[in-house]
Amino acid sequence: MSDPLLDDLNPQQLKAVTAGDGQILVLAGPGSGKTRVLTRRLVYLLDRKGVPAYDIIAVTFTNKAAREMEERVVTLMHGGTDGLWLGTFHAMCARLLRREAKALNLSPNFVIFDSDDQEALVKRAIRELNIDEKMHRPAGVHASISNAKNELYAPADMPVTSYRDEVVKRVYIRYQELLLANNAVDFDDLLFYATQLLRDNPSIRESYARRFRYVLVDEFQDTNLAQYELLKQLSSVHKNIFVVGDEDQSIYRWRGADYRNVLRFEKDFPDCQKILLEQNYRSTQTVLDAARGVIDENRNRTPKHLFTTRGEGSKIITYTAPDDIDEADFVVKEIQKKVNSNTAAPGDFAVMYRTNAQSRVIEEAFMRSAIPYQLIGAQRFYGRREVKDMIAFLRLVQNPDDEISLLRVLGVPPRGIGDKTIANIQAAAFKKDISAGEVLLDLGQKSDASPFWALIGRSAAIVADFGSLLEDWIALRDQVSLVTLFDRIIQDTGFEAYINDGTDEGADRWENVQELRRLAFDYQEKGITPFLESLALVSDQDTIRDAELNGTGRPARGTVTLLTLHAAKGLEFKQVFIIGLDEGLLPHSRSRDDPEEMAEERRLFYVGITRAKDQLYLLRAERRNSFGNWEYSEPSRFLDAIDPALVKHHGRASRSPREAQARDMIWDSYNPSPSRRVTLEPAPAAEQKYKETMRVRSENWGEGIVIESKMDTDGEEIVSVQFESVGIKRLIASLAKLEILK
DNA sequence: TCGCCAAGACTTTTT
DNA sequence: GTCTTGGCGA
Repeated sequence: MSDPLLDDLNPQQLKAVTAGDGQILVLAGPGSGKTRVLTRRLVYLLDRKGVPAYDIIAVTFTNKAAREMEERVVTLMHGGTDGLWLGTFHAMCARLLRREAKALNLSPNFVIFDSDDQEALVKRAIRELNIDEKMHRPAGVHASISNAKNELYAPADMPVTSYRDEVVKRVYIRYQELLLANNAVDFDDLLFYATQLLRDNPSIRESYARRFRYVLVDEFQDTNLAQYELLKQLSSVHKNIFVVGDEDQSIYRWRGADYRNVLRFEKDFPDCQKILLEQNYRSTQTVLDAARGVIDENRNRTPKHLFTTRGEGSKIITYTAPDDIDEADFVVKEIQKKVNSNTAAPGDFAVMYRTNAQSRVIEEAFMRSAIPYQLIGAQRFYGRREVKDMIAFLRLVQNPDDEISLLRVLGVPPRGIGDKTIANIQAAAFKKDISAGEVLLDLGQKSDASPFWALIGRSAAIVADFGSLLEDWIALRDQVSLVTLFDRIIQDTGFEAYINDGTDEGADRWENVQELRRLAFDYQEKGITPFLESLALVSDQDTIRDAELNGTGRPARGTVTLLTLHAAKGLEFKQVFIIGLDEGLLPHSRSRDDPEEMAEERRLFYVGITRAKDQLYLLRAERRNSFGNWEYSEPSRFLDAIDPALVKHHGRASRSPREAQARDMIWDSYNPSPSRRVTLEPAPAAEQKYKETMRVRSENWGEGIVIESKMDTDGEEIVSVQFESVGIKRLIASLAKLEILK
C-alpha cells in the first residue's frame, strides 16, 4: 500500500519522522532533507497520531523556513491546522508576551525596536550618563548588552569583571529603563522576557507546558542560552521535544548561539534518541568531498559520513583574479556565457561572500551586464529612509510612547520643529512624568488651553497641529483599514510631494513607499500590530524572491542571487560562486587569534560549499580596493583542505610574475602535507574492493550504497553501507559476502 | 530651523 | 572611495 507521507523517505528519515514520544535529536547534514523530516513529523503527529494542532509548537529561525513548512503542511494535511503555533523564535515569543503582557511591565501594544532604534537608544543612554562615545561606541556597547541578555542576565545581575563591563552595565540599566518608557522591546528582550516569564510564573509555565504536548525545533545548533531555556520550559511537562540541527552549520556564535547546546541536550536528556541523516540529496560527490575535506579539520563534532547517489559531477572551478574587479567580471562573464548558450538560467546561480562590502564590486559588474540579479540583505529595502519614516509614523500611531519614532517623524516633512522645540517637549514630558507622545496628544486636543502650550514656546502651534494629526490617526486606527490609514498619513503630511521631488531618486523613493503600501495590503485583516511586528522581524532571507512563475506556468528564468555566506544557510543553488577566498577575508582577520572563531569561519565556508548542487566555483583576488588603496592577500588556508584532484584551475590572470609563481605553487603543484591529507586520501588501493557510492547487495539486508570503505590496521577492509532496509551497517568485507551491483 | 559642507568613520556575520 | 555625522551660516 502506498503512503505518500512516508514512502519516499529513506530509513533514517523514516525513523525520525515516526519516532515515538520523548526527546529526539536529529543531526542532519546539509541537503539531507532536514526540512522535509520536520514537516513530515509535524504531519505525522497531526494526521497519524491524531494530535490536535493546538497541542503543537514548531519553531524556526526565519520566517521563510516557517512559511515553507506551513505551506507544505497545509498541502499534506487533510484536516486543519488551527491553533498550531508555527513561527520563528522571535515571533512566537512576541505572541507569548502580548498574551501575557500584564504579567510583565509591558502593555500589549508594545513595539519591537529594530537594530537602528536599539542603537539610537543605547546612544541616548550613553549621552545621558556622560560616557565618552568615542571610547565606548554605541554599537559595541549594544553588542555587549545583547550578549548579556542572551546569557539571561538582567541589568542588575550582569557580572562585572572589568571597567568596560561596569560601563556596559550602567548603560544596560539605563537602556532598559528607556525601553520600558518607550513601551518597546528589542530583539533580545523577546527571548529574555519570554524565558523570564515562564521561569518566574509557575502557573503560566504550567499552562503552556501542559498545552504544548509536542515541541519541534529547526536549526537547533543556532539556539542561544535563552532559546535553550525557553525550549526546556515549554517542554517541561510532556518532555516531547524533537530538535533538528547540524553542529557543522553553526555560524552564529557571535550572536550567542552555542552549538554545544546539542551536547547539552544529550546531557539534559540522557534517554534521548539520536538519529543521523547522512544521505545528501543535493550535491554531487565532488562538492561533498570538498566540503568534507574542509570540515574534517574541525574537532569537537559528531562525525558524519555524507554520501550521495548523484555521482561524481563536474570538477570545482577555481580562479585567481588579479584584482577584485576582475574577480567580479569573471563571475558575470561565466554566468553570461552559460545563460547565452541556454545551458543555465540566471536563477540557477548564487554569488556568496564573507562581508557585505564585497557585494558592491559584484553588483557593479552585474549592472554593466544584462543579467538580472537580486542582492539579499544589508537592509536593502527596510533600511531606506522613506520606508523607515513611514514605518515610524505607523509605529507612533500604534504606540505614542515610542519616542524614537516620534523624534524621527516630528520633522518629516520639515515643519519648523527644531532642536530647541524638541528639547522643550522632552522637558515638559519629564516634568509631568509622561511620554513626549502624550504631550503632543494633549496639545493636539486642547491647543492653547493645554498646560504644555506655554512650555513649548514659539512653535507650540505647529507642535499642536502635529499632535492633532496624530490624534486623528489614532482614532482612525481601529476604524479604517491599514491601507486607508497609510494613505491618510501620506495625505495629511504631504509625504508624497516631500519625497517625490521630480528627480529620478525621488521617483525611486516614492516607488519604495508604494511597495510598503503593497505589503500592508496583506495585513488588511490582521491589522497594524501584526504588520509592524512582521516588519520588525523580517530577516534578510525572507526577502529572497524565488523564481516566480511567469504567465505560461513555466518557471521564470529568475535572477542571480547575491548574498553573504551567513544568509545562504538553508538555501541551495545549482551553481555557486564563493568569492574572496583570501586570508583575512575568509577566514576573516577578526578570527585569526581565536581557534573557536577560526573553526566557525571554517563552518561558514562549509555552509557555502554545501549550497551547491552541481557546480562550485571558488574565487579569489590577489589584491582588492579597500578605502581607496590596494591591499594584497594570500590565498585562504581553507583551500589547502580541498583535494587538488577535485579542482580544475581556470586560466591564469596574474600580473606580476612573482605572484603568479606563488599562486601556481598553491594551485598547480601544491602537494599537501601528509597530516593534512589523511582524511581525503583513499586507503591503499591494493586490496580494497569497495568504493563510495557503489551499489551492493547483502544476503541479510538487501541492497544498499557504500558510504565509506577503508582498510584497517589488520588489512581488513571495513565497509559502511547504507541499506535501504536497516540503515547504516559497518561490515568487515571479507565476512559480509557483499555482491557488487552495476 | 534647515540645508550645505567638511571631517571622520567605515568592513564581519543578523533575528 | 563613499556614506554618515556634526558644525556652521543663511
